[in-house]
Amino acid sequence: MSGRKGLSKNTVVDAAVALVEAEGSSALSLSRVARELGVEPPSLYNHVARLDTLRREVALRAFEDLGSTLGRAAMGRAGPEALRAIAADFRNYVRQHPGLYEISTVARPDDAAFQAAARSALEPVMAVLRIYDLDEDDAIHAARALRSALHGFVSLELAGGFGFDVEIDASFSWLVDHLAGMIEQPVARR
Amino acid sequence: MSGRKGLSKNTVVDAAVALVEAEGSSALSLSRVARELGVEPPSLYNHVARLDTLRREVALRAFEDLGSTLGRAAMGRAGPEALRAIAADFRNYVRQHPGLYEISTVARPDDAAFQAAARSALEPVMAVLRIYDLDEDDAIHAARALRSALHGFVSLELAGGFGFDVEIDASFSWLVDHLAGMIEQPVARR
DNA sequence: CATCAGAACTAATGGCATTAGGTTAGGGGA
DNA sequence: TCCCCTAACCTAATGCCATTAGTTCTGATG
Repeated sequence: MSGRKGLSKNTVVDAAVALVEAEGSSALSLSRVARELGVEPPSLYNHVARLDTLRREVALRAFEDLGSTLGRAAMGRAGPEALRAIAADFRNYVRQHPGLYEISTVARPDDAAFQAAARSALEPVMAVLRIYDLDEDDAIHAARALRSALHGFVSLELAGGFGFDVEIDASFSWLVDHLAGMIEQPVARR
Repeated sequence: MSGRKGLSKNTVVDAAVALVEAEGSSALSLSRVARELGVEPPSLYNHVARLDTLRREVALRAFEDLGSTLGRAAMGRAGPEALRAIAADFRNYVRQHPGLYEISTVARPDDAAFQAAARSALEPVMAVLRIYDLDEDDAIHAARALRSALHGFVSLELAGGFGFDVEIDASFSWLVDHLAGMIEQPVARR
């Protein structure tokens, strides 16, 4: 009655990614993925350990995806121009893949590999900073500030936290321009 | 066999808040709250419409709580000093109530009352900005930038996104100081 | 004291994750 | 070519959860 379906970890993750893209991160369940693949839910355990590891796999895909997007944006640019290009592409990515971004932001405190993947997705952002020739501490602080501001902005936007005003594009430009200025300011006043 | 337990919407929300504080936002379930209150799960439907509305109530509590915390921090201060105090208390609040903060950040796109509550919690932050006497557009942009940076920072910190370095306090100070500088810079270079 | 709203109950449904254990297909070795 | 054994799939079962329907009983109100 069954017949091999030829699934693999990759096929399963593919289906999960597609589901998240189409219906958001909360739609991801083993039952749902199984249904999509024409298989009974327990069969998936041959390919993923449990639901949470599938979520993790999906998040890792998101990091890869985001990382290569940002890498492309950085190519051939430097300084504030590169920063603006990367920031814009980051925001666009999140708006085009809200489910993937959301699932990649769930807290995974002691998962070092996951953290590393997250960091590597943002490597292009960090690369831009290196050009500014900051001292080591400032570089770390600036990197965190940049990540914070960009992540915070897109998260709030995604959550509808800015209301439905039209000005949001302008606010983002303002933010990015001021971030660029901020980085060049080695010492804060006071 | 039963006896009135004298529950009310408030008691239920109280129990939910306590649960979230103790075990995080993912521990919140009607079953769990019912158990805590010595009641069967369906009884809760006399006081809350469904699980999601309970989550919403808990989030609203978090906003009130955060708002009054920030209000206290702002009292008697102005300018960069007020900003630093508010930012510090904001971060402390989130670190002391991670579950509450987390549950208050789930997206509720078309819930206007919820958005309003969120905004009003951040009213003290906005008040600080008014002192800087920015023109209207700049004020909006600066407010959003401030919210983004602070929210982004604490979210990433909560998610373990900064690794376990000790430097995080310094990074936060750096961020806040530079934000203060950024606000005073009415026009971005370039 | 009688009534009635509503607070709590039990019973039931259906979705979900997950485990245990059985069956069979199909690739690798003889 | 045939066999065999691994692993991919299955069914059955457990236990958690949210939610609805319908029932009971209590305590405040007249």
